[in-house]
Formats: sequence, C-alpha cells, structure tokens
Amino acid sequence: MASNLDHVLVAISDPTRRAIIGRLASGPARISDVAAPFDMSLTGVCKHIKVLERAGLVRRTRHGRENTLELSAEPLRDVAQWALKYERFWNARLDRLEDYFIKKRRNENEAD
Amino acid sequence: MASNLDHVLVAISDPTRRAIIGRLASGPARISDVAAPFDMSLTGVCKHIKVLERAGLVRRTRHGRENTLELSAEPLRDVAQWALKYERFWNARLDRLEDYFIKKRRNENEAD
DNA sequence: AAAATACTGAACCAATCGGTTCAGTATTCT
DNA sequence: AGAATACTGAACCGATTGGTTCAGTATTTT
Repeated sequence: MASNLDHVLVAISDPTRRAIIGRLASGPARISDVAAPFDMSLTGVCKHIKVLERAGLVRRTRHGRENTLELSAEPLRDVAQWALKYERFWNARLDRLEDYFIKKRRNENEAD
Repeated sequence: MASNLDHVLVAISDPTRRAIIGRLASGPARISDVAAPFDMSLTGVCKHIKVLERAGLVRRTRHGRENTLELSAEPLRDVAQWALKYERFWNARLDRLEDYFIKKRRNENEAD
C-alpha cells in the first residue's frame, strides 16, 4: 500500500510535473493550455496529469469536452512537514523561518 | 543538467531511502548497520546510499574497511522551501505550521 | 598466515517510467 | 450534417530503476 506521501513525492520528483504545478499556481487551466508550452504530445502531458491527480495535487472538472485543472496543493504541506522533521540539522535556517512567523504574528497584533 | 533539487527529490521519492534518512537522523552509522534492518542485500542498500550521496543527503567517511555514514540534511531545506512556495494554497494549514513553531518553543525536543 | 569482515563493481533481470503514435469518443462550432 | 476540437485508451518502445548474485579488494581479527 503506497501512502499518499509516497504518491506525492513520486509526483514531484519529475521536473515536467513540477512545471505543471507551477503553471497551475497562477490559476486553473484546461489540459490543452497546460500542455501547450511543453515540447511533448498531449497524451504525454495527460499521463503526467494522471500522476498528479493520483497524488491529489490536481483536481479536474469537466465542462463538456474541456477539462479544467486546478491546483490542490494541500499534499505539499505534508512534503514540507516531512522535510521539516529534519529541521534541527539545519538550525540556522530554521531560526530564520521561525523569525518569519514571529514577525508575522507581531505585525498581525499591531494591526489589531 | 539535473539540478540538485532534482537529485534530492528523486532521492526522497523512494521509501527505502527515506527510511535510511530516518535512521541516520538518530546518529551516524556504518553501511552494514544501516543495511541490517532491511530485507535486502547489502549491495542493494549500497546503491540507495549512492543515490543519497549524489543528492548530498549523506556524507561518507572511511575508517579502514568501514564506512561511516552521516546525515547531511541541508538539501531537505530546499525541499521544504520548494513546497512552502505553495503555502498560500493551504493557508488554513499554515496556521497549524505556525502552531508547530509555538509548541516547539514551549517544549523543545522530538525527532524522526 | 589464514579467516572473517566490510564493502564494491560488474553483469544481469524484471518492472516501471516517460515518452511516442494511432485510432476512437464526446462535444462544440459552422 | 460535417468538420474541428479536446481529450482518452491501447499498444508499443527504449531507458532507467530497484533489485539480485557473484567475484574481488581492502582491512581487521585470530
């Protein structure tokens, strides 16, 4: 049984699929539009999309003959979380990320 | 040219290699010791270690006939960073990550 | 010196991966 | 109705992956 983290990590290990994620981050798009920039057949891109769907990284909605794809980035939170388990091995950087949240909270409180 | 993020994401996409990372998080170990828990030949584990080395996730030091492996988790910071680029897509959860840091500041331990 | 230990490289293998083409199915446009 | 559009499934292909075994090289132990 492959866990979802498995599927997600496999999905993001391919540069084409990461590019698709990047594309969808700027808004939903049809399969053909997502495929257009790639020097690859539509079928090839479709296969990548299926891998992304299996990982729960992309949602699809059919509208007639068109398929609108939408990013569903939640699984990437698990990726970040997994990597952050090892934060203590790069502590200097973590402090910076921690600072970010501390500052963010401070700013939010000031805004109140 | 495959970037290092490429190598790192490929490296962590395999469960055996993630298990090796997990093992090394609790301290350096010899190849044989790392290999022991796996139902796999030593050669098989060696190949996984080579993939981890290529990604810069494992450092090796020879001591006579023994190879001590040490986790070098810095590249995982890049993974976290990459995933966090999409944080705005799971904003509700970002608060939970924020909680994580708050809890961490209160407690202060945990690993693996 | 001989035996055991700790790996390593090479050759091999089956399965998966990333890609293709081609043919087909809906759906929409003219 | 006919043509164009937007995909999809199946079959295929070569390269890569994850594993194996076997033989070999250092190194350490006895």
